[in-house]
This record gives sequence, structure tokens and C-alpha cells, in this order.
Amino acid sequence: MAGGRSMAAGDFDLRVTLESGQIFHAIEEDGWWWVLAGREPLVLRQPAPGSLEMRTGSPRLARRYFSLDHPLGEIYETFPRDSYSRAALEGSRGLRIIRQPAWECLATFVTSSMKQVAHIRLMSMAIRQRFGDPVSGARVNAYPAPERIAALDEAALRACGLGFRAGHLLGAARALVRDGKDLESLRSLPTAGLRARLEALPGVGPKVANCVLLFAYERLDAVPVDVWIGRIARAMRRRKLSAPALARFATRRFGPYAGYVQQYLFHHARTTGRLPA
DNA sequence: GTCCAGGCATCTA
DNA sequence: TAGATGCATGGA
Repeated sequence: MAGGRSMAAGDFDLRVTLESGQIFHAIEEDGWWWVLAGREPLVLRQPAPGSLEMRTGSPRLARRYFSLDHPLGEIYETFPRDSYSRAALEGSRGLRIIRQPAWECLATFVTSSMKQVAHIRLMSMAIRQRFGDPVSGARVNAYPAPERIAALDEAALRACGLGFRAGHLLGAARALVRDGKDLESLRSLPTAGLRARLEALPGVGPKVANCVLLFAYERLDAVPVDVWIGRIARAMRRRKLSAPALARFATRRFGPYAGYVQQYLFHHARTTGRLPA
């Protein structure tokens, strides 16, 4: 396969970022990654640390989508110093929080309840394949807009393997359409107000809301608490906190980049199966 | 066959 | 406010 334009990408690991459970549609083929930044196709690879090679899409778009402007060195300075957190950092160095479209992010995480990452991918791909818009130069369709989902019936979504999540996704789409609400227009809201708006949608509780705050609205202090983060916390603190309480504690404790800390801990625990001693 | 997964909505005390 | 339970599906 022919090469493309080269660009600098310091402190960035493309594979780890794409495989860290943020997006669920990336395809690797012959060493090239096919990604959709919303409706914009990106085809790229990382021939060596510190650089990217682009076959489709602009370097500007890649910098934006993969948040290459986040000050990763400064962010690492805020990481906890315990050995488990250090191992998570070293094991996933170069992982960045992707800037996702809000609806696509919310919809995929609404379907994530009690599902493994591989399953979320299956559902996301099925929804894109059946109901999404084709994009020229892409391997997968764009995620269908709320209007498209809202017009479906629950059986059509269950046929994508969603199970009980079908009603949640349908409810969220219909609520947004009914209220004429565009998630992208909420970007200027303060985090607390934004969280409240998100949690008012069917299928969106504290965990999914924090995923959307972190992965779509760039609230880098938001901490999604899933089963892995819960296990890590129990192993470290040896006492029980509710998930929302744990999220608030982590944001206070780890500061403006608490969401980054969370993502490294999550990815480390999930991929190695190891917990703090 | 059994267990578990990037939870949420609902009910009960 | 806190804790318990049902909910569907697919991979390990």
C-alpha cells in the first residue's frame, strides 16, 4: 500500500489510543487504521514513535481528533505516584483522550451497559452498517443521527444485538428529537449543568454521563466508574464507596486531569487483568 | 454449562 | 439515601 503524508505526533500511541475503549469502530488493515472522525475519514498509521503517516484526511483533523494538543507531559505530572498507577502510565504511554462527536459518544455508551468492549464494537458496527450513512473513502458508515434512530422501532435495534439496551437508545434519541435538542450546542454549559442534562436522557446514568463528559465534551476531570475502576478502588482503599461518590472523590483527588488518570488505570486493569496489590 | 461485561431503572426499607 | 434486583447478549 502506498504511503502518505508524514506528520509529527509526539507523546502519542495510535494503537493504544484506538484500543482503549473510547471508540468502537476503528479497523486495522495491513498496518493502516481506518477511523471516522464524525463524518470525516482518517486513514493513518504510526511507522515509528513520534510520527504519523496519513493516507486520508488532514493532519489538522488528526491533531484535533486525537487531541495532540493536550499537554501530555504536564498531565503525567499529575498522575499518582503509587506503583500501580506508574505501571499503568508506563504500559499505556501515549494514550490520549479522543475528541468524539457528542451524539455518537453518548449513543455508543448507552449501549455499553453490562457489555464487554468487543461486544460494544459488534453492536456499534451493526448499527452503523444497517442505519448509518455511507462515507466515501471509509470502511464503515457514519453513526446514524438521532433522527434516524428515533424513527426506528425497538425490534430493529434489538436485531443489532442490543437486548434491553435497545429501549434506552431509542428513548434517548426520541427525547433529543422531541426537545429539538442538539447535544453539540450544550458545549458552553458548565460541567454540573451539562451532566444534569445528560442524565435526564433515558439510559444515561452517572457512568455514561461521565464517559460523554470526558470523551465528547473534553471535561478532562470527569471520571467514569465502571467495574474495573471499582475493583481498583476497592483494592487501593479497602473500603466501599458508591460509584458516583467514587467519581467525585477521584475528581477532587486527582484534579483537572482525573479523567486521564482513570483512562490509564482502566486500560491497564482491563488489558492485564491485574489489580493493585 | 457457567461466568461476566466501560449500568440503568425501579422498587424497597 | 442506600441497597437489591431484573434486564439480553455473546465471548471466555
